[in-house]
Amino acid sequence: MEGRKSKREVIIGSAVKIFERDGFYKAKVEEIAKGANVGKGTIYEYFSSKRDLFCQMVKDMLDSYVKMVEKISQENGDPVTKLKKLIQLQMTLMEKHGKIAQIIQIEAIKSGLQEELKKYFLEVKRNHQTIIEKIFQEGIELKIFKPVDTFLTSLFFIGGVNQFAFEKEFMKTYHSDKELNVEKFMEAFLKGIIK
Amino acid sequence: MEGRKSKREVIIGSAVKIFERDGFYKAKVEEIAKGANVGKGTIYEYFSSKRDLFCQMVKDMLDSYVKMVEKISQENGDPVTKLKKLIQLQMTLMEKHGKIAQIIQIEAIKSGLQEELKKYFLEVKRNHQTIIEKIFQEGIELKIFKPVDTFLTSLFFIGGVNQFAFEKEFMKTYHSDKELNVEKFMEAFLKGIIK
Amino acid sequence: MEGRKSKREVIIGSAVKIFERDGFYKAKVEEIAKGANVGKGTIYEYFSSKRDLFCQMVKDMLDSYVKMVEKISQENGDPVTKLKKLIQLQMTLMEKHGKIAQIIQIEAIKSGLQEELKKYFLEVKRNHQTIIEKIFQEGIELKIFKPVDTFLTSLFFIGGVNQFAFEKEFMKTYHSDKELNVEKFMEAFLKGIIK
Amino acid sequence: MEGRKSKREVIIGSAVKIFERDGFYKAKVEEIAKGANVGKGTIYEYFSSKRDLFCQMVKDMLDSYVKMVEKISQENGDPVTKLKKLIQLQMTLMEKHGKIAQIIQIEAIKSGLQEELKKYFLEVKRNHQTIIEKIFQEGIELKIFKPVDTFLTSLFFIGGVNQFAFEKEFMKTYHSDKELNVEKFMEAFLKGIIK
DNA sequence: CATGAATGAGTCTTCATTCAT
DNA sequence: GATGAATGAAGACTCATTCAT
Repeated sequence: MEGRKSKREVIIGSAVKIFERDGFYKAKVEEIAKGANVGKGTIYEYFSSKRDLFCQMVKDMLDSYVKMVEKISQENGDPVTKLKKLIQLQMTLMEKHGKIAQIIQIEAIKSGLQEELKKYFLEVKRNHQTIIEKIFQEGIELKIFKPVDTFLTSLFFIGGVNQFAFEKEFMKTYHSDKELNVEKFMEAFLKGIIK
Repeated sequence: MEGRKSKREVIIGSAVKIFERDGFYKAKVEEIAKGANVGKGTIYEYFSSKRDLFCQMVKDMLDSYVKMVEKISQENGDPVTKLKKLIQLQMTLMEKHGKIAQIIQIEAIKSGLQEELKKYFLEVKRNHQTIIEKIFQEGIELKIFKPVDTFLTSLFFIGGVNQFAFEKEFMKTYHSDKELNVEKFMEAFLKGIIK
Repeated sequence: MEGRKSKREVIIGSAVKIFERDGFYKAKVEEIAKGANVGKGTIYEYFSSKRDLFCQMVKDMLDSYVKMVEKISQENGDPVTKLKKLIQLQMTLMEKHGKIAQIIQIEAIKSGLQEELKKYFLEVKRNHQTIIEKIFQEGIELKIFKPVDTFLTSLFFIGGVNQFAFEKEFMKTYHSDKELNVEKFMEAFLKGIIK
Repeated sequence: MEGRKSKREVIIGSAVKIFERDGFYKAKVEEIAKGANVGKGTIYEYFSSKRDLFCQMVKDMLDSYVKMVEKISQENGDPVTKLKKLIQLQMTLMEKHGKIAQIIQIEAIKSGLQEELKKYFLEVKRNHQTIIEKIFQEGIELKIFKPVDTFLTSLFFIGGVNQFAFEKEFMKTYHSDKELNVEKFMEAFLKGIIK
C-alpha cells in the first residue's frame, strides 16, 4: 500500500539509468540527482562519493540477481525447465540491464574499483556457475543428460545464453526475420552437433 | 631503415595499452603520448581528438581481427580443425586484448561513439558470425555435423568460446586445478547433452 | 536545577572550541551544533549566520577579557604586583584561548569581518593599553619607576608578555630545561639592560 | 637586465597578496591565478594543490626572512646598532607582510598544515631568537650590557618590537600625534624602568 | 613537423542555510 | 521552539586542446 520508495532507492534507480547510458566516468552526479528529483547535495547524504554510489548500486544489483537465480534453482521442476527459466531470466535482465551488466563487468575487472567489489562480483559469477552445474548434475543423476563435464557444459550454457540474449537485444535490426525463441535455443543446446 | 613503425602506428599501439587499462574516459591523452614517446601535441597532428584516436584505433583492431578470422576460414582443412583454430585465435586475442574488446563493445553500443563506428562494429560481428555459420554449413554438407540450425549453433559457439576464454583469462585463481584446454572444450561442444 | 547555562551560552562555548581549533573558515556549523548538543537549525534560532555567531562570540570574549583586566587594575596593591597579576592573567588566557586570540586578531584586521567588530576589537586593545599606562603612571608618581615614556613602556610590557606567554604555550619542547616564571620575567623587565 | 620573473615567482607573489588579504581558507585559487595573470590550470603546473602553494610560499618567505636577519647579525657594528637594524627590518616587514606573518603563525601552529612546515617555522623562530641572544651576549662581553638573562631579554626584545611594529602598522589612527621612532623605542628598551 | 606550457570549461564535492515537521 | 533532511552556490582540481616556439 506504501508505494513510496526510500530516497536511497530512488537515487540508486536513477544511477542505474545514468551509469547504464554513460558508464562510470561519463556519468555526471548532477544528472543522477536530477533523475532522482533531488538536489546534488542529497546524493552525498546517502553516498560518500560517486564511486561509492556506483559500488552500492552494483552490490544491490548483484544481490537481486543472486536472489532471482537462487529462487529458480530451488523451485520444483525438471532440469530442462529450470534451464529454460534461467534463459528467460537472463533475457529479461539483458533487456532491462544489458548495458550496465557489461559496464559492471569491465569496471569490476579493472583495478580502478574497490578491490572488495571486484571480489564480490567474481564470487557472484562463480556462485552462478555453481548453481548451473548443479542443475546439470541433477540431470545427469536423473539419467536425462549424458555424463558430460558439468563445468565446461555450464560455461557453454552461460556463454551461449548471453550471446543469444545479446543478439536479441542489440542486433535486432539484423534478423527481424529469424525466430529467436527459447524453445529453439534449448533444442540447439541439448542436441549437440556431431552425428 | 630504423623507426620501422610509422608514428601513427606507435601512437595507436600506446593507445591500445592505455584505453585497455583505463577505458575511454579515464584514459589520458598525455599518458598515451608518453607511452608512444611523443609530445602531447603530436597526437593532434595525427588525430583530430581523443575520440578520433579511439575510433581509429578500434577500426584498426577490427580490421586486423577480420583478417585473422578470414585467413582461418579460407585455409584448407576440415570444419572441426577450423573451429579449433578459431577457438585458439579467440583465446589468444582474449589474452592480449580481452579487456579492450569489452570496452569497445560497450562504447560501440553506447550512443556516445560515432554512429559510423558503431555500424562498423556490428558489421564485423555479423561478418564473424556468417563465417562461422559457413563452417557449420560446410560440416553439414560433408555429413560430419547433424543438420542443425547454423544460426543458433554459431551463437552457441561464439558465446561458449567467449565464456571459455574469459574464464581462462580472468577467473584463473578459481580453478587452478581444472583443465581448460581446447580439445576438451570442442568435445563438450560437439557431443551435445541429451541422451 | 539543571541546564544552568542558557542555550545561547552553550552554543558560544562550543563555538569557542571549534573556532579555536579550526579558524573561521574551516570551522563547520554542524560541528559547533554537535559540540553544543543541539540541532544545526537551533544555531540559527540564536544567531543569524555563522559570521554573526563568530562576532557575538568575539564580543563575549572581549567583554570578559576587559572585565578581568579592569578588575585587576582596580584592586588595591602596588604597581608591580598589579603588573604581575596581569602577566599571570595573560598567561592563563594564552593557555586557554591562545589560538583563538590570534585568530580573532587576524579576523579583526582583515576586512572580512564586520567593520563594527573590528572597531570594538581595536578599542579593547587601546583600552587595555591605557590601563597599563595608568599603572606605569601610578608607579612613576609613587617614585617606584623612573619617569619613562609610559606609552612605549606599555608596548614593551604587552609585547614582552605576549611573547613570553606564547613561548610557554607553543614552544614547550624547545626549552624544557629553562625556567620560565613570572618572577624572573618581571625582574628582566624592570631592571633594564644598559649598564 | 632580465626583468622577467619566473612564472613560479609571479604566482607566489600573487599568492602572498591574496593569502595575506583573505587567509588560507577564504583565498580562492582562481583569484591568485588572476592576480598572477595566468590561467587557473597554470597554478597546478607549478604547485600540486592550494595547500602546496601556501606551504611553498611560506617557506620562501621564511627563507628570505632568515637571510635578512642573518645578514644583519653578521655585519660589523656594535650590538646596539645591530638591534636597531633588526627593529628597522621588523618594521619594514610588518609593513609589507604583517598580516600574512600572523596568518602563517596561526596556520603553522594549527595541525592542519604539513607537520614539516610547522617544524620549519618553529625552527626559524628559534633560530631568530638565538641570533638575538648572541647579540646580547656580545654586548655583555663588551661590557655594554649588564649580565642579564639573554633568553628572557630576547623574548622581551622580540615581543616589544613586534608590538611596536604592530602598533605603527595597524593602530595608526589612534595616535597620529605620538612619535613612534626607533631611537625612542631603543632608549625605552635599554634603560629599564625601576629606579 | 614536433613540442609542452598554458588554458578554462567542466566535475566532484563541501557546507551554510532553509523549512517542513 | 527544535530539528535535521534537503539544497545549490561556490570552489578545488582535472585534462582535452591549442599555439608559440
